[in-house]
Amino acid sequence: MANIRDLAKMAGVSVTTVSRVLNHHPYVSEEKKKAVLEAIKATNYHKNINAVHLSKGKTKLIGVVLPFSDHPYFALLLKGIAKQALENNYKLVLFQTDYMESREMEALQMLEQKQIDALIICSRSCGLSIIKEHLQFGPIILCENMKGHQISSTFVNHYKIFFDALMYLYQKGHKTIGYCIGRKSGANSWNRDRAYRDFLKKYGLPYYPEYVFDQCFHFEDGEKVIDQIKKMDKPPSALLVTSDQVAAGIVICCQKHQIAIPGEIAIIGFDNEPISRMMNITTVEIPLVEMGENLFRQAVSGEISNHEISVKLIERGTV
Amino acid sequence: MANIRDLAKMAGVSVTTVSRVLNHHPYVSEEKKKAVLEAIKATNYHKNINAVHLSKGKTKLIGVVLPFSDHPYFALLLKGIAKQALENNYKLVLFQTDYMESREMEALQMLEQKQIDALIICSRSCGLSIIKEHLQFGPIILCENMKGHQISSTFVNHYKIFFDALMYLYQKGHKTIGYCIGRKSGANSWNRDRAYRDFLKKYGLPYYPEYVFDQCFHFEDGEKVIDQIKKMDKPPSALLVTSDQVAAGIVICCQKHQIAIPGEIAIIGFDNEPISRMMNITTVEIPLVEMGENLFRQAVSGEISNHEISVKLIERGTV
DNA sequence: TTGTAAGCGTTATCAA
DNA sequence: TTGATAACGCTTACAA
Repeated sequence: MANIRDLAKMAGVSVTTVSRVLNHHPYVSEEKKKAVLEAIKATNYHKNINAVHLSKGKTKLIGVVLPFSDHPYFALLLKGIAKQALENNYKLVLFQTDYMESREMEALQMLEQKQIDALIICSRSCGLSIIKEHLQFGPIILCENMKGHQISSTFVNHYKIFFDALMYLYQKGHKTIGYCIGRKSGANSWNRDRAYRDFLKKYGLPYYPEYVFDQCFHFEDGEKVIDQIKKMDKPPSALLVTSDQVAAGIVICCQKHQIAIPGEIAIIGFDNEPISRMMNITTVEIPLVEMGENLFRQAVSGEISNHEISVKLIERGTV
Repeated sequence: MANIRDLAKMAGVSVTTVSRVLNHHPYVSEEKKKAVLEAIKATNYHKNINAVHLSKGKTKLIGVVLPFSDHPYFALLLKGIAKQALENNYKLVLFQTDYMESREMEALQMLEQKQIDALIICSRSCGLSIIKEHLQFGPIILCENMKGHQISSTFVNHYKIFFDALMYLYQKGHKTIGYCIGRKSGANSWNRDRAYRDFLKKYGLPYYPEYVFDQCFHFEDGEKVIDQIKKMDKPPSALLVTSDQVAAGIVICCQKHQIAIPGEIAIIGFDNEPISRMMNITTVEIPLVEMGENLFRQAVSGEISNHEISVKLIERGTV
């Protein structure tokens, strides 16, 4: 396989000139340029990008950490990131963690080893101190409010969203409200639970642990939720569901079991995915693609910034 | 940032010895090893993996081309690939093409430039000749039958699956059968259409172009299908739907419009995703995760092989 | 406008 | 067991 030196020899020029042609630098005579181009054709030459990386100390590769890609929330975030990556001529390295810290560490390690220029962590499992230790190796962007931490982030105010949604339900007359969430730990989940408890406190309502359903990620998880609710003596009259997928699953399940929506139970989904429009589910719109695009921009900018994204309640038929 | 030479100096050994320690080679005295390890600690040393790549000519990176990651079919394929990648200490570089050939070319270019060791193409847009031209740069694995082409592949027999499913419907008394598909072009789509036409011919049934619904990718696309069917004078009595997502969307839509399933229209989905079990949809199970795992194995093996995966019809309530 | 030569940080070969 | 030293293939001062 030919390299830049072979080309130089063939074209009767120096390697520098070849490099200039390769990188579209000015100050190359048409004549020599032509000779180089011909040599490239003749040898079927292809740059060894690893040599470029080594020489430049950059890879044009951005790492993306997410628990799973087969969930619309993360898939849409990824879509936004990928869109910007394409426009800016970057490639993405994917780390599917299944929330395993060890896999997150692998991504951080790639940053250490300079295989990626920056790292976007869509959902964090490891401690903040570990993140901070790795900032010396390159930008790390998170999806939670990092103001005052010297870490970049794009985020929505989960506390406020949750609180507002609960208030909305309360105003509609709901006093026994539960919620469904993916994992219980994690910064965003913690904020939502805080909002939930503050809301209950504000109106002197009791906290029932069984009103909080975790491990709700996919459509089919809606089934578990309804199964549990059916067993309850005093089921909640409304549910905040942090994923439209799960909300849709719940709606389907309620149809199956003849549970009236919103009559017997009201539902608010999250994200405003197409499925929620189709099934007429009231939802909180989160512009995930836009968030993803912003995450990418922060990853390449190098400067630390914190960007809050605003959301919108979309009133449909399930409340 | 310290490099291997600095370590050598600090530890009072040669760079070779440092390299040996770094790579767990034998033939290093405990004493020197300790000295090197101490230098590593002291300097917070981290390997520059790009130098390794350049030196070795390999990156332990596998490229994965897919049209979109926010579709269960590809997400599950990706899951299988990612699983094996993790076990074998490879990382994945993702190429979301949206079926754009230009983006597929970028992936092939990365193979040329040695940034990835192999490429898995889950759904191909470019011509076969382009693939063949790039085989010289590394293994390329496809998801369609490539027997006799000197290209590795893992695939299911879409022709047979389609034909068998049509036969099954026919035996249940259906004579006017349509089908829903993602894109009309593409090798697998072509095989399915061939099966469809052969089936019609076998029983002397007419081909109605309006019975073929394309651009059916997501849940919400089921709506379009039903909208069109409702307008038909002579709607099909059964539908083969190449994605459980779309099948589920169709089922939901039929409920909304009071269309009886399977009474007025029978449905067979594809993939056996959780949603199909939950909604009791008859479906063709395709072991996508297993397929993904096999794709990865072929990518790293270097040998050319063609692996057909078998499928199973799961009878539920929509036929 | 062109070229020389010094990096970039490893690994691999070979001799000691 | 150890160490010089030559790759690996490109970019980039610097000099001309």
